Amino acid sequence: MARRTDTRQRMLETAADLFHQQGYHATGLNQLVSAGGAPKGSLYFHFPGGKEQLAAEAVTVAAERLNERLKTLLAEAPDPGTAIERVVTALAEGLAASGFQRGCPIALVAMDAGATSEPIRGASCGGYASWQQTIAEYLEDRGTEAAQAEALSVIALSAIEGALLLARLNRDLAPLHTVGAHLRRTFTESEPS
Amino acid sequence: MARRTDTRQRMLETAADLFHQQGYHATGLNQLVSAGGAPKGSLYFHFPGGKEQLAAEAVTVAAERLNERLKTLLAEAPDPGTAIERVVTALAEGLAASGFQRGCPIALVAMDAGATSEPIRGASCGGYASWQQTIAEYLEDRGTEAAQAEALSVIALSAIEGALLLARLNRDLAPLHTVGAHLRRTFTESEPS
Amino acid sequence: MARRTDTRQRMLETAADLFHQQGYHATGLNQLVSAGGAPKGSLYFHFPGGKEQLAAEAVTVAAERLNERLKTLLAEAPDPGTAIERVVTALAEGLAASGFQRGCPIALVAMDAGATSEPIRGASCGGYASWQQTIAEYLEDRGTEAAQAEALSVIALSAIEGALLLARLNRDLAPLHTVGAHLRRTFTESEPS
Amino acid sequence: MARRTDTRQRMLETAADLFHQQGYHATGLNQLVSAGGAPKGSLYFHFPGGKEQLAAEAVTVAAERLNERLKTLLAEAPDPGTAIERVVTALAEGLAASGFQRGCPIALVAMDAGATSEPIRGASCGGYASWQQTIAEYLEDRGTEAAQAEALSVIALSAIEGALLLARLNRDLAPLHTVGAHLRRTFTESEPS
DNA sequence: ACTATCGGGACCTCCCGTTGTT
DNA sequence: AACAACGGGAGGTCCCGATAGT
Repeated sequence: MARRTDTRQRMLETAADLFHQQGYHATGLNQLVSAGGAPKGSLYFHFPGGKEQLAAEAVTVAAERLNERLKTLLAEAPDPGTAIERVVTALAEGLAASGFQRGCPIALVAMDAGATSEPIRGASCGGYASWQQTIAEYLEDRGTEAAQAEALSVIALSAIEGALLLARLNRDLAPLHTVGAHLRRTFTESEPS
Repeated sequence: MARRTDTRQRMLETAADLFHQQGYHATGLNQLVSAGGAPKGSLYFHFPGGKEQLAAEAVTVAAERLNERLKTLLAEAPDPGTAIERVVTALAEGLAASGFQRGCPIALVAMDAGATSEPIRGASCGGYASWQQTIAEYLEDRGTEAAQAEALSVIALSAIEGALLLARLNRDLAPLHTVGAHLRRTFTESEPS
Repeated sequence: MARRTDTRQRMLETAADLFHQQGYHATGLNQLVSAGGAPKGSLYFHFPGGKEQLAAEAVTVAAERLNERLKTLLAEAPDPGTAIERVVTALAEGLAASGFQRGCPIALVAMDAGATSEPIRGASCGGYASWQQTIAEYLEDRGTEAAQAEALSVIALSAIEGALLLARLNRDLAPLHTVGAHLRRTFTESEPS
Repeated sequence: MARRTDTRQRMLETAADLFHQQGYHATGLNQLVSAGGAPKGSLYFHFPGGKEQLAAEAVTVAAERLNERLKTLLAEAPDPGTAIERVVTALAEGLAASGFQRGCPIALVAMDAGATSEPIRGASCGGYASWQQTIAEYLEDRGTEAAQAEALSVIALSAIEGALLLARLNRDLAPLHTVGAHLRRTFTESEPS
């Protein structure tokens, strides 16, 4: 019975990776099953909802993983400005390391399937919300007022997502660096004295 | 034969609209020709490069259109802070008016085909670059230093793109408003005295 | 699951037959699946290489079948002259029986796809080589010197292929009869005493 | 009015060349018009019967050209054995010179369209008949009995066509050489004393 | 719990022929 | 005579989902 979890998990990993790079419609089921080494028939055993369910769960998994990393990164930083900049730097490194293939782990799927599929839209919204909340809670824990923390986290998330998009497309980290510096400044200035 | 321009143009319009909403891979050629009332056989006459060329040109067209709107919006505003906020507001209105279908006119295509197709990547990069330059030039004309103008335009573009993504996905304009207010503040503060 | 072999085999039979009559480019995949009552979706399961692979394998199958017939025909004949003439006669009968549709089972495919597709060229070359070798070995077994046997087999193969082409086109068996008589004489004369 | 003939002629040349190499179904109309530099619309002015008529006429043209060459080659040879071998050699040189692309100028079209299209079948039959008659008449002129001349010419034509097919496919002139030597012997032996 | 096979539809491409204009 | 533009259909490919058999 342990294998069930294994196969399912492996499929999810593969799916998360491929959707991350190619998006929903550009990723074929055959590619998913061949890349994952898993048999095709098994897919519909573990994911009766088919590709859609697989994508939704993959988004959730990917989002949770990044959320963990976010929490660690924030917790280890000496101050909010440094914290947010380190997050941006880490994402920039990941992007460059993948040859500018892997930007935001869920943005691609969210954009090209989120408008069509409710499960995927739900999972994507949930992912973004979790990241935003992580940042907001970090700021609140450091004394920032709730409304301010919420606004700042939305700004940070938006700017990072946009910069990731631009950097991936241009194959140039510059937008991330610019945005990273800006967010550091913004977070530092709004820190409670 | 004046019709050449007509048909080509009509196809481009339809393509720009559908790619805008659905992205590259989710949009079928059959949908394009039926939606546009265009002759299918002519598609490869006008666009020998097929779907790829059509998408690349549609991206260019859509980018130019938004660029014009951007210029007008900026020129008519009393100050940079108001200018950038009006841009965000206009985009928010467009998004809401389309039932949260139409976000950034090129982001979807850029994301799911930009990594695969060089022509599309080129067109998308060009589009983003033109918008950024429009904003940067606007700031420079108002006395902002070149380096600062460039940085601010990149920040604005990133934040807007990200907020558009989040707003479309969440079906909620809040991120755009938050980002709009933030950009107004940022642009106002960095204005030369 | 015994059906795998069945369906694959059935597809191959149908393909061999249609390619035999119409050649490669004139035979559509739709025709293949409808003529064979085969499931279209399965085609790319059994032949991932598509039409090209299907044609190459069909050529191999058809060549092997004729090779068996060749061997039988040769073995049952009293002398080489009679043997080769019986081969020609058998082919002539097959041609006439099909209403002058089915000439050489692989010539058509070999000619119109062999120059373009390596797999098909390979299969066709292999087929012809097997037939030639069958004749050469038959002659060697009857005491003909190796070099002579090789030359005679090439001559026979060439003349038969050419006569088949002419007979099919003219819808007249005369060329085959003329060539059959000629080959009988040639084979008889070169027999070792 | 002179241009009419020019354009028509040019189209025919191009068509003859492409059909020679690729056959009927593998040659597209677009390829024909682009290779010939002629406008597509004009094709249907000069050849109202479309691709079929074009192919039929191209076959006729190509057949006539080879027939002329055949006559010259035969006339210039000292004896029938040498004559027929020179024909084979000339064809072998042409095949090798084209990188094993161009075998018999009409065989490909004859095989893959001759069974379907009456005009093409007619033109092909006519071409083959003219070549055969040229050889037969040559032999008769040298004193060979009519029936014998006819048989020999059919044998020669068949063997050459078959050898051309094999040589083109194998990318090896050996079959042509073997057949050439055989035909020399056959023609020499049957010469009237 | 897993696999091989099926099934039909939609993908993008490009086909061949025709039309109306110059 | 030439030619741009049209038009619908079929080309081969591959998609996603389902099923029958372990």
